[in-house]
Parts: sequence; structure tokens; C-alpha cells
Amino acid sequence: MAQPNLMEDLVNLTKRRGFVFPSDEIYGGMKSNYDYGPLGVLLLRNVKDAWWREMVQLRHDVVGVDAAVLTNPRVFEASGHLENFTDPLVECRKCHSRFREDHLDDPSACPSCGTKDSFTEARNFNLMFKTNAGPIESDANTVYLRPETAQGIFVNFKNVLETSRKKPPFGIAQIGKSFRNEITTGNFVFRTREFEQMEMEYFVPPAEGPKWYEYWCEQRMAWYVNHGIPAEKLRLRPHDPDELSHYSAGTSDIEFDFPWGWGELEGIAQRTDFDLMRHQEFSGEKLDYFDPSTNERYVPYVIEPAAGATRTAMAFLLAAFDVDEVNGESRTVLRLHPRIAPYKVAVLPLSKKETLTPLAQDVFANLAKRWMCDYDETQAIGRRYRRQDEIGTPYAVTVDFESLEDNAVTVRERDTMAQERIKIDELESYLSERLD
RNA sequence: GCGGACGUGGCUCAGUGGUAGAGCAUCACCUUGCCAAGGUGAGGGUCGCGGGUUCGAAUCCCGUCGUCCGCUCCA
Repeated sequence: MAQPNLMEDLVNLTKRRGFVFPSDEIYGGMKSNYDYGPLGVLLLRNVKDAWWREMVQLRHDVVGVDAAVLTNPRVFEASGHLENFTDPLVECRKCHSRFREDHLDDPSACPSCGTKDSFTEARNFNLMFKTNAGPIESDANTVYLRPETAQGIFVNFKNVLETSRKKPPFGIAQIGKSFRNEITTGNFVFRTREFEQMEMEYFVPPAEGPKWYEYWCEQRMAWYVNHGIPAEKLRLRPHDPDELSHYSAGTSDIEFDFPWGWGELEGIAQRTDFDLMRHQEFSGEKLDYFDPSTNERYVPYVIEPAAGATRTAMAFLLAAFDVDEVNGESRTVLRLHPRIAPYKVAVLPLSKKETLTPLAQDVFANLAKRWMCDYDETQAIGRRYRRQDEIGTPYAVTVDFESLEDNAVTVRERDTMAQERIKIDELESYLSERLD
């Protein structure tokens, strides 16, 4: 059904039910910083786990790393981030519009006031956070918070190649926080200065670059669809040549139809051999691969699917948010894919009567070994179903007075509200068929 | 950073100079017992924060922090 205030409704839900809180709220908050509450941490972890499962666990050609956030400045000299990861900004003195200096030739970039000759001096603004390692602040111990996780993969290329017995085509995956001192943040958790990335660098023989680029574009689009985002809410948008990053020979964005317009969830970039060559040059270490089958040595080309975990979590929430009518009452339901839903199962004793508690807790204890489960015995059963609908729990298991006799429970499904009587012995296999 | 709108209990909002309110939510007890919003009771707000004007400020003024929209940017 139509959701004119989707964004508002979702933000309220995430606050009310404990998905996302503004950071440091009791001190007035901090701009565009968010903390993840009891449900949000589960959601976010599930997004990352689903990605890792697809990109690492189910593949024999990809391994993972977890590199440090604090990074030697030399890494970013080599990567080009110190030089290029900046925005030279000018401001119109009259209307205070701001422009990138290098975009001033574009006629569409003229200030709305019509003035073209009253700009401030260009100020270079590097998007990397800088700090100091050790007690003394000096240029000698400057370190940077990584603006992307990718460099932690490139600098470990040789280590992984030598220890993992992988050879191109193969990939190195990493999930972790990155930091960018963005000029403008906003749209809830969409653009924040601290965010979490899920990146994979896939190293291939140079000639195979285009082939693998297409392969990963398809794979990644399918991942979102398979995890519950309708295909019509997604698109793959190739970058124009002039919007390419300094390292890219071709990039496509996977974009989601956010309430405010299309926004990027993931970029799939052909980084060519740019990064490895530069690190080779700056570090003096050889970062190539010797192919014994051809007796050739080459620096691999890289295809990089780089996704934002936090904004992807938000896209899943937006796509899942639904309100429908049941018996004249409205029901808010998050139709999240079971793999993404914070809780997989809610165990609900029909009554709070002590007679049901031991069995219900027993059922909970068994299911909790395998899945994240909730347990709720307060108030009417219908109300409890609604509460679980609202946070996306795909299955509710109800223990009733019959259960004491027939050793069976009612399993209620979130989307259809259908119910089925299942023997407690068979509960785990019944659920695992639907959840795993 | 600039322009515009805004900021009252967990959520949605009323209150516009005279000692803080409602609905929902939460908790307890009762009732019911398979699709929420029956009963009784309770907890919870120095009205974002800091100054100022005033006998008196949620209400007026200034500053600040934060949110949303636009410019901008990108995972």
C-alpha cells in the first residue's frame, strides 16, 4: 500500500523499537552519528553475515582479512587518497552556493544568483580523518583513519598470496568501519562520517578484467534481490567517465530507490592494477603474481564490489516496511528476509500461567542454540504477534495448554499469518528448512 | 559551511508570558486466551542546551547543539 511518510514512519519505528539511536543523545547528540540498539545490532550483523556467507563462506576462491583502521600515511600517498581524496571548494560571495572548483566550467553549475565572478579562494578539503599515534602531536607520527577498507587488502596482498595458496582469479574480502570527513552528511544513516563497509578485491589476469567486472555486477545485483529487495527498487547505473574515482577505469553503482531518490548501496569498480602498481612503487615490494603455467609474471587487475553495510541495512528496512489491514485494524510488518531479520523465532506461551512456563522455556532454550530467539509472555497473544510482526520476526512458536498433552506447538508465519501444528520433536528441522 | 523549516515524557502531538497535558507505548495486578489497543493502578518530562528580558518563560530575544529539505558528495 502507499506509504507517503515511509521515511518518517521507519525512523520512528527504529527509534521506538530499538534499532537505531542518535549517538550521545543525552548530551544533545552528535551530528550524523548513530548507535545501533538491541535490534539494530542484530540486523546489521545479519546483513554483514549474509554478505560474508555469500562472498567468502560459499566460495573457494575468496578469503577474508581484518586490517587495522589506523593507517600509515605512506599507504595513502601511494593510494592517491592524500592527493586526490579532496574537494577543492569555492563559495559564491553573493548567494553562498558552493561548488567544486573543477566543476566551475560546467554551465549548470552557475550560482542561482547569476553571478559568475565573485568566488572565494578555493579551499582544499581532505576527506580523511587525521590523528596522532603516541603522546606527541607532530607530523612524524601522523596516522589516518582509513577512508575505505580496500587499502588494508592491497597492502596485505602479498601476505595472503603467500599464506593462502590462492591464485588469480581470487578475492580478499573485508568488513569493517571506514571514516570520511564528509562536508555534508544526512538522510538518516545513509551518509555518516563513520560507516561500515563490505568490500572485496578480486584479483584477475589483466585480460580478464572486463569479464569479471560483468560477472560481479550480476552477482551483486542478485544478492540484493535474493535477500528481499524487489528488483524494481534496484538499478545498476554505470558511471559517466567524468565521475570516475581517481583509481577507476569503469564503475557501476547498484542503487536503491530510497524515499528521496536513487541512492548508492554498492559500487563495483574496475581498479585495474592501479593500487598494486602504486604500492609496488612506493613500498619497493614486488606485488605481482608468477603464473607457472605460462611462466609469466603480472600485476593482477582488480574488480572491487564495495558495499555500504549501514545503508544496506536501511535499504532492507525500507523495502521490508509494510502496513496492511487485518479486520479493520492496521498491522505494521517488516517483511524482512529470514536471514536479515533480527530474531528468527519468537517463543510465546499462550498464557502466563505457571503450567506453561517450564515447557515454553524449554522450547526457547533448544531453539536459542541455533537461532536468535525472543521470548515474550506478557499480554494477549494477538498483541504479541503484532509486536513480532513489527520487528520482522518470521516465525512465532506458541506453547498452549494442549502442548502439555500432545507435545506439539503452533507455528505462526509472519507474512501469511498461517498457523501449523508441529510436534516439538520436529520443530527444529521444520524451522531449519525455512530459515537456513 | 550557506539558505529554509523545526526541536514539549519512548512515539505522535496539544499548550504561545502565570506553578507541565493527552493519546499510544511501558510496568504491576485482574480479565481474556491464537491474531493488539478490556478493567484498576503506577512510573516517566528542570519543555534540546546555555545565556538574556520579565515580578514570573515551554511560551519573547540572543547564542549553541541537533533533525529534515536544498546546494554538495558517495559505501
